[in-house]
Amino acid sequence: MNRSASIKDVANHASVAVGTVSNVLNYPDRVSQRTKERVLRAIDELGFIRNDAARQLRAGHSRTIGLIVLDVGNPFFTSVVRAAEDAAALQGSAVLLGDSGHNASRESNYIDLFQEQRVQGLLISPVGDVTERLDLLRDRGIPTVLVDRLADEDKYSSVSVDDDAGGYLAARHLLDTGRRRLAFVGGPTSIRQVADRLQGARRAVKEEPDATLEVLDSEGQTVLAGRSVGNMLVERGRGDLPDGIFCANDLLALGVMQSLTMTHTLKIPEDIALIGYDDIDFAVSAVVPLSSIRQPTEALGRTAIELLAEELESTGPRHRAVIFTPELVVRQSTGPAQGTAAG
Amino acid sequence: MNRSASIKDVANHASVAVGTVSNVLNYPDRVSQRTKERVLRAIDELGFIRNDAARQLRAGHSRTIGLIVLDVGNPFFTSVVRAAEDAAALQGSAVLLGDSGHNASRESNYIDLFQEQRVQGLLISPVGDVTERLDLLRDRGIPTVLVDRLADEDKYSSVSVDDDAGGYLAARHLLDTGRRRLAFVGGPTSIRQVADRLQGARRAVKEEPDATLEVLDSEGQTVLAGRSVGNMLVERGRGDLPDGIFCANDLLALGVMQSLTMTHTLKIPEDIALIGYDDIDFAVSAVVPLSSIRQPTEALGRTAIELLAEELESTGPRHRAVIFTPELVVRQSTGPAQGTAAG
DNA sequence: TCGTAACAATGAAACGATTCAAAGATTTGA
DNA sequence: TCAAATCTTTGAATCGTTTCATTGTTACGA
Repeated sequence: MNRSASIKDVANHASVAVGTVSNVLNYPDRVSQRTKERVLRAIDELGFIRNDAARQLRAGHSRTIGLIVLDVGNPFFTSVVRAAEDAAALQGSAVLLGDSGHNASRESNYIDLFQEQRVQGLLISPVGDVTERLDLLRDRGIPTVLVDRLADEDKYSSVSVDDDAGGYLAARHLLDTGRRRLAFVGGPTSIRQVADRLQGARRAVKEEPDATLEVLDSEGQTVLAGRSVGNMLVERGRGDLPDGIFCANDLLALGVMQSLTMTHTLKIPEDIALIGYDDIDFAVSAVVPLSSIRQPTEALGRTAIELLAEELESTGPRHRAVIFTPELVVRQSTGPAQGTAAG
Repeated sequence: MNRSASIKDVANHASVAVGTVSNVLNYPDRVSQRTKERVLRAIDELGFIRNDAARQLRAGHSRTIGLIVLDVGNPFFTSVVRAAEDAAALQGSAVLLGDSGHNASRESNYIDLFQEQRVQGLLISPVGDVTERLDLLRDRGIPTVLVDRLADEDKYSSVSVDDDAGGYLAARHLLDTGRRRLAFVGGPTSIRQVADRLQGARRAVKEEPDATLEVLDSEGQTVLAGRSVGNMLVERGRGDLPDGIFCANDLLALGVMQSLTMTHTLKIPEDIALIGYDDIDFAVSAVVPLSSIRQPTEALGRTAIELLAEELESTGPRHRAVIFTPELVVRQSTGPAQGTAAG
């Protein structure tokens, strides 16, 4: 049993024409019950497996969708991937996953690969500037949906999350629980996500006349960076401290939390409330469970597939940009304040 | 430019035969310099992209390798995937990644998909019992290499890590730094990894006549599970505590660390040393940087691809099981002890 | 100048599915 | 019972490559 059975073998074994076998596979309604059973039995007996290459060659397109993410290790993307796979499966497609690892050349290799494979379409959260390549793809009939990046609706469809709204949500929550002296901790504001979240926070703070927002720059977005910001705060002494801290992501927040709790004098949330962003797994299991902003990753993945399906149907020049609003997750780290005056 | 250019279009455009274009692509040495240039220019001008389906159909096999992991979100697998992709790229293949998410039916779907795609071979860290399917695959000429699972060399090739050795390494390190009252924290010992690590630790402890090993069962392998074991320890009171704790993974260790540090009386590593397993990113940035056992994930990924290549060449009935030894990573959490008597 | 070897280029056949016009079988209604 | 309508089945053509036997070209020594 060296080479696997072809549709022709099945046809012979069931004593029907190859076209009939194909019909059983693709248009079962066109085939009589009796014949169908014979063919199915033959398929089973020979262990026939459809050769996707041949099908694709004839049909002109595949049943697979390419998905290129920045980092599969990032829970955000992992979750998007899961949702996309499930949504694709529902419509009978499979997802080919590529991990660019923030590396433009890996990204480019995947685009090549997917193009050779003639995927139905491409979902991508781009690293480099790939707009030219994506334009070429579209001309060749391979539509693209940008993921986690807002795109001009004249050019592409996209799904993204409103970071400004997320920032607003976080700051508003701190304000609503009575905090007035807020601080924002975030990496270089050249990162769009960071800038947007800060902007949203500013918007919220402006709504309360007696509230202030201090911006603490961090070196990167890691636990260590958070810890050094935290240490800096601790050294300031009690009088000069914020009573609510919003970190641009959960790693930073966990770092800040480590510094503050190690003092054994400052208490979270009584003295300082703390909220992060992303709602990573570790947020729940922090020493003080961390409040956070959760991004609707499942919706992102599902919607990306839906937009791609739309692109495949209508070939209009107009596309859709779907923007999701993130969600507040309240945990212990932003519990009620101790003695601060409420607004 | 609706349908993309075929090799025939290229041949016309360059005024050569289709076979020549194919040779330029696959056997450049067989073609004269002049012709090659003409063809390459034509390819460029038409934006020709090889149709992989057609190539595959004719060649009988693809240039892709299927890789199914238990959980792409797990840093262990992420790293294995990276290494496998890089190794595959070196030999001109691409990796199609599937994430089973510990779900047997997803796993099965991926096997179907990869089989329809006629992948060259399959790397898999299996969820369910897939041996029958894998046997079928092999009969059809698709070899399999098991990843992170030891397999009978008469049946499959495999790459795995010696968990017993890892357990030994961790316990030996605690002993070498002067600890004698050891504890092992680990989930249900029905999980092979947990059992093996415990076994290795036992081996090390037997080497020191005055050393003891206590086994503390945890409910699962999470931070929370670790914390509840830690709390239990804290309640015991100082006299009755171990002086070195080995956790079956880093999450557990981080949980234990949280409990111990929250007491503000027990100090790590002076009172109790703590070592985990896996060396996840968070290990470095824990309050007390966590010592751990690092698995050679890059080697796993690379070797899996190499074994697959071997399988593709020789069709002998014998396979290879490569077992790697993990590596000790020493950080602050197992620094020198305070007053415990050394052996 | 010729014969031969080495090298280049050719183009038809094949891979395994889908498609579709045409042929064959069956049902329906009168 | 027959013609028309409907339902099944057939099998050749097709997709875009690779393969390989064949033909064409060039270089070289005798």
